[in-house]
Amino acid sequence: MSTSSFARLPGFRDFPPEDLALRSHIMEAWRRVSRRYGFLEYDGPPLESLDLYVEKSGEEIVDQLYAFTDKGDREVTLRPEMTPSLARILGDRSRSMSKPIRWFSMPQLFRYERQQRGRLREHFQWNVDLVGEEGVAADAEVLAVAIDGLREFGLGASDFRARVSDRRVLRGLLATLGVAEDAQPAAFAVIDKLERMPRDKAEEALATGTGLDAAAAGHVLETVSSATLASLEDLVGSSESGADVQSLRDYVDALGAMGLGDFVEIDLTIVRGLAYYTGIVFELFDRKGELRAICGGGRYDRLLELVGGEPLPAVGFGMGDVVLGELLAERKLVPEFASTLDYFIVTVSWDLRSEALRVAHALRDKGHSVSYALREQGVGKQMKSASREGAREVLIVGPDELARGCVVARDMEVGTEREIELADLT
RNA sequence: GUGGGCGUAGCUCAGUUGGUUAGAGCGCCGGAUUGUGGUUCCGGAGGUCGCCGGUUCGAGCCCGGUCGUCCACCCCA
Repeated sequence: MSTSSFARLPGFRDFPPEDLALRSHIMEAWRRVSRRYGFLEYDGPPLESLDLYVEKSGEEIVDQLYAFTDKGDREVTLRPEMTPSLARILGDRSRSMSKPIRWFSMPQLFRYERQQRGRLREHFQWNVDLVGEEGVAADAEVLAVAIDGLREFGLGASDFRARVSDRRVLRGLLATLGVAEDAQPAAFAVIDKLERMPRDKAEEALATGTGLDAAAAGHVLETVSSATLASLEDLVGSSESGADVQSLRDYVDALGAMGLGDFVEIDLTIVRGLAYYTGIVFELFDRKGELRAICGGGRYDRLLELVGGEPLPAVGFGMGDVVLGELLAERKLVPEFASTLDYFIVTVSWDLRSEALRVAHALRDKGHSVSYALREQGVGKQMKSASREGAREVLIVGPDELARGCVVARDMEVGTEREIELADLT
């Protein structure tokens, strides 16, 4: 409820300190993990030319752009995703950079759509991209970053899992099962919805979309949804998709070698909406399946070229702060918010204020956090403020101690007091 | 964009079949306490009951619209 006529726009968030604390907690963890893997941070403008997304991102995104015409008659949009900006930025400079390029960013992204749980009009998204390496070692490296990004918060294999697919393998499998080339987009659409649709409805949709009979459609769905590395090797291992299955095997093995095997599952029903993915794709989900995807990514070997840059293979992912925040809250992994202060200076009488200010500023110069009352107040009231502001220690400046060149230092947690020489503080 | 639930203090909520001046807890401010916080006690501020209109002698309560929020669909950054 908002009685103010200056209410927040729907789908946008304010970040008072207690909420900003969670956002910072998340972003600091992301940054630590990125750096642990040798990634460098970059950013771009929040407002981009509309052209950057049309035809490159897929219709779903373009339909929901936060777009408008600016005062210079330019068609612009708040950025809905970071990857096209990354492609443009690299387009200008990748030729002179050594490969592979390891870059990450934490942009605020925008989409114009009705808000719901885990889905606002704005969010912060951790983007990690590895550009210039086409082998699956790069894919494995990127998924490892995503997994470690969640492990950094204390989440484990019982909390989330990575579901991994490969569009080339899926295409090969569908071809083997008799789905015609031109019917594959329809088949992808049905497979994407498999989880949210009763099996008989899906069969029907697949049959009408591909021209297969009901039995064949049922067989396709069963084979796709139960696919494992072993079953894929049996079915398409000797076809032209055999190399792709072998890559997928190498990918899973690499993650296993890193000790992350428990997090990874082959699941060909993961399709992902974005049009530019070309190979292995993955999504991270909470194990209970209560929340939306926490993270999604994959390989996009064509995009840089499409945006007019050097043709470079690339793989990356995006992880949003909203769903992650919900998962952390549910697992009680959100650190409690508390303001803290090294010192609070209490003055027994207002005429000692200059001395208090001198002490306070000397401590601040040394890098300590210090606060004090800004107007004349009784000692009891000042103590109350000190407590509320989270002071670890209160320094009491009083005439008796001052005469001896001392102040009283009270430990606010334990309640013990001792005298400190003024000379030791300043 | 479609359909549905819910909007009472900063927060969580109560509010009788429609009836006088709308309440509680927590939080906030002040006091008990002019050299000592957390506990306790006392007091205070804070509401056009989301907004607009309708029905009625009378609306927080009923009706319509609208905005916000949540859920489902759509779809997923």
